[in-house]
Amino acid sequence: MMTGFEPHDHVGCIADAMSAAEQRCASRSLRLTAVRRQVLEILLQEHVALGAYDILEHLRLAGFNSQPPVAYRALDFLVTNGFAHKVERLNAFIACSYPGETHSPAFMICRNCDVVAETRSTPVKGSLGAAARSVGFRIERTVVEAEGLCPLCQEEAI
Amino acid sequence: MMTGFEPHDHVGCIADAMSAAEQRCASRSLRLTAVRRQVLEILLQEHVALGAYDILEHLRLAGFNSQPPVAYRALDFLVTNGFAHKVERLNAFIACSYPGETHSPAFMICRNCDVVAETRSTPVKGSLGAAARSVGFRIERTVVEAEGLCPLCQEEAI
DNA sequence: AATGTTATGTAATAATGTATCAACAGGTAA
DNA sequence: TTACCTGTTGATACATTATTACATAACATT
Repeated sequence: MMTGFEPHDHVGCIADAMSAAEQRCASRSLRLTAVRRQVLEILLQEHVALGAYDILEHLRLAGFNSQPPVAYRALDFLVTNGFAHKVERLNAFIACSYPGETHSPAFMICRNCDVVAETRSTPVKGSLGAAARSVGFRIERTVVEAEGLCPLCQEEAI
Repeated sequence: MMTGFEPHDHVGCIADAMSAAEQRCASRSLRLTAVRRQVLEILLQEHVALGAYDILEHLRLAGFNSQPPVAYRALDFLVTNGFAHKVERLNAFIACSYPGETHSPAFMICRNCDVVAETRSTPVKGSLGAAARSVGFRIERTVVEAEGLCPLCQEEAI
């Protein structure tokens, strides 16, 4: 199991993330309900980008007999409150690797094995930000995603 | 009618783009068939991001009785050969504003009026490129999209 | 308890995207 | 010319992703 392209202590990472989420919800009086908690756990468990219907399957395995809107609403809650992101390129969702820190996420997506690694980006500082300023566009949110080959798949490709 | 957020000579811009496309296809022995030409014209005409099914409607108005795969194939051809881009955030397509110049496109998307402006970006030079190098990820393609308010919609919002 | 607000359950359907295969047109080589 | 190869199109069906609509339930405040 990996975060990004590096192995790590996954069980601990889930536990940490869940308790951090609980605290953050408590302090902001957000309701981390059963479905939302379960979806976040699923995302943390899998640690890859999951489609809404993947989530639904996992929810059913966990005893929830849920229809599509349930997954989309839970995902919307998690995304809105910074616990997860949507990877637009994949129409899929992934747990945030930097929860609690306000940031513009950027993703590296391996086209071969579908692993997704998150990093923080500063798109407003670069050429995009300059272009936006020059035409008077006010940036509210950015999607930055790189598609390519992860280190492991580069080796295989040789 | 606008390119990006600026008004311009639209009829001339379409004519130029079409003849440029014809030349480019000829010189690379790509076949700019009837459907492909029509789709490119539609994208240039509208000059906003169009979904595949919007394209299909336009195709039908133009006398093509086309099914979804026709639109997707034509769009795929145009994207692959640099005549159009996919805007991932919108699951939609737009004519390229810099055809002929190899580039990483970036888009500014107004969340109010849906206008899309293209600019060139250099994502590999910024924080994303640095992150990729540090973990050994090989970037092949980037998606850079900013969502926000265009100049006109900012005024309206006052 | 009454009320307003937020969250969930459920069915149906819309919107987006693919797989498959037969038919056809254009080149190319025997 | 004929035969063949390749790429493109036409058409049907299907798969995936996302939303609408409406009813119900849970929670918070008074």
